[in-house]
Amino acid sequence: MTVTGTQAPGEPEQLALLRPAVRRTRRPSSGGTPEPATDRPVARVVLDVSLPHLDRTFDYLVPTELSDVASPGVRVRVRFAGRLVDGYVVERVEASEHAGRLAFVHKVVSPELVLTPAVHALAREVADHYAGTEPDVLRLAVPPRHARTEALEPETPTEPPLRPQVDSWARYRDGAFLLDAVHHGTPARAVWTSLPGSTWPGEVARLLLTALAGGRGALAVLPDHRDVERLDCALSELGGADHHVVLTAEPGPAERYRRWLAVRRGARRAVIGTRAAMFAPVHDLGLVVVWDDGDDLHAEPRAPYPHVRTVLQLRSRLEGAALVVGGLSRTAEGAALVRSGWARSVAAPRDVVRRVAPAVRATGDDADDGRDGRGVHARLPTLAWRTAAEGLQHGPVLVQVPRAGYVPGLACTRCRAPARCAACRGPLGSPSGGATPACRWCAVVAASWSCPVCEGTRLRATAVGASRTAEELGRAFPRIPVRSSGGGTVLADVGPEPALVVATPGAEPVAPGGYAAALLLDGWALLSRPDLRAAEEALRRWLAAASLVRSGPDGGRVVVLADAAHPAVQALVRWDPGTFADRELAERAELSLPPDSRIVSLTGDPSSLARFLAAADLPETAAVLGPVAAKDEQERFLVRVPRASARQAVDALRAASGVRSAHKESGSVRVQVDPMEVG
DNA sequence: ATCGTCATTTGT
DNA sequence: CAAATGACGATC
Repeated sequence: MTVTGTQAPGEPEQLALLRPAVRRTRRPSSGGTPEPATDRPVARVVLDVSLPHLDRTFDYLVPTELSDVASPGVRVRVRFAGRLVDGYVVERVEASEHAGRLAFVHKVVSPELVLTPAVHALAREVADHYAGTEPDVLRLAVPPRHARTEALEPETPTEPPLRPQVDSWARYRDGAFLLDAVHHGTPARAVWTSLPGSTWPGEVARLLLTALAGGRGALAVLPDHRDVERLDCALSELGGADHHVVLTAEPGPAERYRRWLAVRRGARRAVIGTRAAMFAPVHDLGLVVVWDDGDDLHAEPRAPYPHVRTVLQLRSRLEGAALVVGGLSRTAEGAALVRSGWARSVAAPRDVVRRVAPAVRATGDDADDGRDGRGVHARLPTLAWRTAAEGLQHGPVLVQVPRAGYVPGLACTRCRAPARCAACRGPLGSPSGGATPACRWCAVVAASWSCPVCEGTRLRATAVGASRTAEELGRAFPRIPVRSSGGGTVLADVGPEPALVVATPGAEPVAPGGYAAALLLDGWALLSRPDLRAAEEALRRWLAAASLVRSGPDGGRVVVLADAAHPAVQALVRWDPGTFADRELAERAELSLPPDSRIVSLTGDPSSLARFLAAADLPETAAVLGPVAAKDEQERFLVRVPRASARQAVDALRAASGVRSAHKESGSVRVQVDPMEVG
C-alpha cells in the first residue's frame, strides 16, 4: 500500500503546531493542501542521509490520510532540503520542538514495520560507539524492501519447543548454570570455551532451544556459511528445525527478505546466520551468541565497521538478553570480559580437557630436529614426516597451510622475536627497497635496533611461503590422494579413507570420526606476522584444525611446526586457550594495546587528516601516533586511548566528523574504532 | 539540491 | 539609502 501526500503548504502559520487541530484552512483537503492528522500529527523521522551533522531525527507533519499507516517503524519518503529522501518513522508525537515550519510526510512507502524500537536504539548506540552515523548502521541492519515478498502469505508461527536436556553442557564448569539462566530469562553473560571436536554445533543448538523453551527469542552469529550450516543441521537433529531461520548472504534478495520478515513479524523466534544477522529484529530477545569471536569475518567491512561481539554486547544490555561469547579458543577481548567481572567463564575442567584433546607436539624447523633425504624430507622435520606417514595408515591426515599474501614483518635474526618500535611498541616493517626499517604505526625509523629479548641487533623478514611443502608432501606419498580445500574451492567434508587433506585456515573439511593426524605448517610465519593479534590468531587457527582430529588417548596426533617455547604453542600443546588469553590480555595491557586501550585508526589525505585532528578535542590521555603512509597517497594516524577515556575520545572524533561535513570539507577521513588488524 | 539570512556591492 | 547580488549555512 502506498498513499501519497502533498508538499508542505506555503502558508505562514503552519508552524510548530503546539495546538494541533485548531488550524482549518479555507480549502478542503482535496485541493492539495493536506490536513495534519488529529492524533499525534508529528512524526519523528530518521533520514537515510549519512552526513554526520545530520545524524538526528527530523520532524514532519502527518497528513490525515496517512495517519493510520505512518506508525513508528515504517519506511517513508520525505522532502529534505529540496529533494526526496528515504527515512523511517521512529515516533509519533503531539507537537514538535522545531521552531520553523514543518513539511508533510510525502509518502509512506509501505505499512510494514521494518525498524523496531529495539533496532533503532541499537543502531543509535552502535553509531555512537563507532563514531559513525545511525543511517550507516541502518543500512547494515534493515534489508532493502522487496514489495512482492511483503505481499506474500505470511509464515505461520510455530509453538515453542519443550526444554531440551542439559546434556553435554554438564561437561562444562558453570554449564548447567548457564543453561538454567537462559531458560529462566536471566541475562547471564558467559565467555565459553568449547571442548574440541564437533560437539559445539549441538551445544549452541541446545542454548538456542533452551531460550525458546523459556519463551524468549534467540540469535546466534557465526563467521561463515559452513559454520551456520553445521548449526542448522544440529538444530534439525534436535527437532528445532521449525523454529529458526537462516540469515546469510547466500539466497537472493527476495528469499532473504522473506526470512527476515518472518523474524520481524514474529513467526520465527530464533535466527542463526552470518555477520549481518547480528541486527535481526528477533522478538523478545532472550539470548545472543557469537561463535568464534576471534574470526575476522565478524568485523563488518562497511562503515562504521562494527564488530559482531561488540554489537551483541550492546544488544544484550539494551534488550536484557543473555550473551554467550563462544569458541574453541578465547580472545583477549573475551578474557577481558571475564576479568572485569562482566561475564562468567564457562570452560571444562582440566581433566575433561585432557581426556578429549588430541595429543599435540611441537617441532621447530631447525636443524637440531634432524632430517634425512632430499625434497620434502629436507623441508619437513622428522617428527612431522613420521606423524603423517603413520596417520595415513589409519585415515585422512589434515595439513594446514597458511593462506598466501600475509604482509611480511621483521623479526630478530637470533631469537625470532617480532621486532617492535622503541618509541610506541608498534610493529616494525621494511619499506620496499630494503631501506631502513620503520614503525608501521608511528613511522619512527629504527636506525639502531636491538632485540629486547636476546640483544641481537640484526633483523630478518618473516615471509610466508612454504605452502609448496604440501604439494611436495603429496609427491612423497604417491599412492595417497590429495584433497585441497581453500581459496575458491572449500570442501565441507572428506571421507574416512586415507588421504592428505591440504587446507588453509578456516577451510578445513570435517572428517567422519576425525582425522588420524594433522600437520600445522609454517607456524613461525603465523606467529611473527606484524599484527598485534598474530599469536592469538595462530592459536585460534591451530585449535580449529586440531579439534578435527580424533580425540582421546588412542586418538590422533597433531604436530605444529613452531617453537615449543612460544606461549601460543604451549597453549596448543596443553590445550589451554583460557590461560593463554589471560596472558595475552596482560601483555597487551602492558603495551597499552586493545582491549585494555582503545585504538582508533584515521585514514585520509594528509591535509584533511591534519584539519580533522586539529578540530578534534581529544582528551589529554589520547596518544596520536603517526602518520604512516597508506594506500592511494593517503596517510594513517592511530589514536590510542585508555579505556576509561575512550568514550570521550570517540565522542570528540565524532564531533570532528560533524564539523567536517557541516563545513562541506573536501577529501575524506575514515574513522575506524578498534580495527581488527593493526599493523 | 534549495531556501533563507545576512553582509556586501551597486545604482540612484 | 534602497535594491541587487553573493556567500554561507541549515536542511523539519
